[in-house]
Amino acid sequence: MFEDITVFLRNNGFKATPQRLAVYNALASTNGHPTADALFSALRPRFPTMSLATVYKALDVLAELKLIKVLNTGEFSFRYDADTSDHAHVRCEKCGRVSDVFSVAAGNIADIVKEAETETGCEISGRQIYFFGLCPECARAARAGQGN
Amino acid sequence: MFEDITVFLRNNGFKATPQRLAVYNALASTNGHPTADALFSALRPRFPTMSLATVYKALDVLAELKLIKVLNTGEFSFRYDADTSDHAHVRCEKCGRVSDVFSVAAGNIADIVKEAETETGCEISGRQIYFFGLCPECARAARAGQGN
DNA sequence: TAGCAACAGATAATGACTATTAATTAGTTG
DNA sequence: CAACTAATTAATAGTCATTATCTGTTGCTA
Repeated sequence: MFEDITVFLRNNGFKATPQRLAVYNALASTNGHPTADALFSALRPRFPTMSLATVYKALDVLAELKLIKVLNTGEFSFRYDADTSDHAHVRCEKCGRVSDVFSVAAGNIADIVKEAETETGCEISGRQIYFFGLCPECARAARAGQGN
Repeated sequence: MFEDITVFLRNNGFKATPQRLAVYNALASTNGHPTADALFSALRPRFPTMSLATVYKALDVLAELKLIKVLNTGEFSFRYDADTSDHAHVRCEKCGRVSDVFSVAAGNIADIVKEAETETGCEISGRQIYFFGLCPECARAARAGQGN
């Protein structure tokens, strides 16, 4: 987590604009995994003049500097995550919520990656691991609904 | 692999149209992982009247019947795979090729899934595992180009 | 084989994202 | 701290993948 994104942006040749800081802060202050449009909607009250294109461009810059991560959980749109630590994600197929899975990280999948490299001959440098299912709430609701 | 998709479609209340069979056969006879548009282009010579929308609709039906799998490798478009066996994928970040990784399947990731369920409280029913890197050819080219 | 629901084909629409352009502004310099 | 300049914003039009609509056609059941 970078305390001073302002300095970090400048050191990398980018201007520290209020819009970029706002996008980063909005993303960093949620434990959800919003889409660009969700961020845009969330920021609109405080930044009524901001354009959706600006949100996309800010996210591009932040992703390029590896301040955020881009998620592609199989929906039509991308999601973003300000937590760049090594972790996986679960998406609830009922309510659509995306949660973090910190127990799945480099440590316990190193041998799997190694096997994949051996099999394919590829040089693997990245990975994305997504799980799908029901979040605790939706799972409970499903059980109750089924009359169990 | 189903020998007779025709019967399978009918048994599930779908009509076995030439277009659907053509889409399935085109997908089953390639070891690549084409997009809808790539399939459309491949089919066009033999089915000049077929529409892109038909390809999408055929893929929808096939996916619903679990005759094919939908891949989302982080590109803007989806890819499709007629091999519904349990496996992962690698995408080469240079040439874009998507290859199978059969060594990563249910067997050797069961404990990881279990950990994820314990941590999140979710009921996990599916997963998608993608690797990114360089395929053997592009890796070799990269090494050569670097003057190594 | 008649008949109808399902389907294909054509095309318009949608939604996520990107390019363009003119006006604005961040951040350096005097 | 005012002026300058290149980067950035806002607005908008455009692109691309995918989906909806609508009409004529066809698979397949009775």
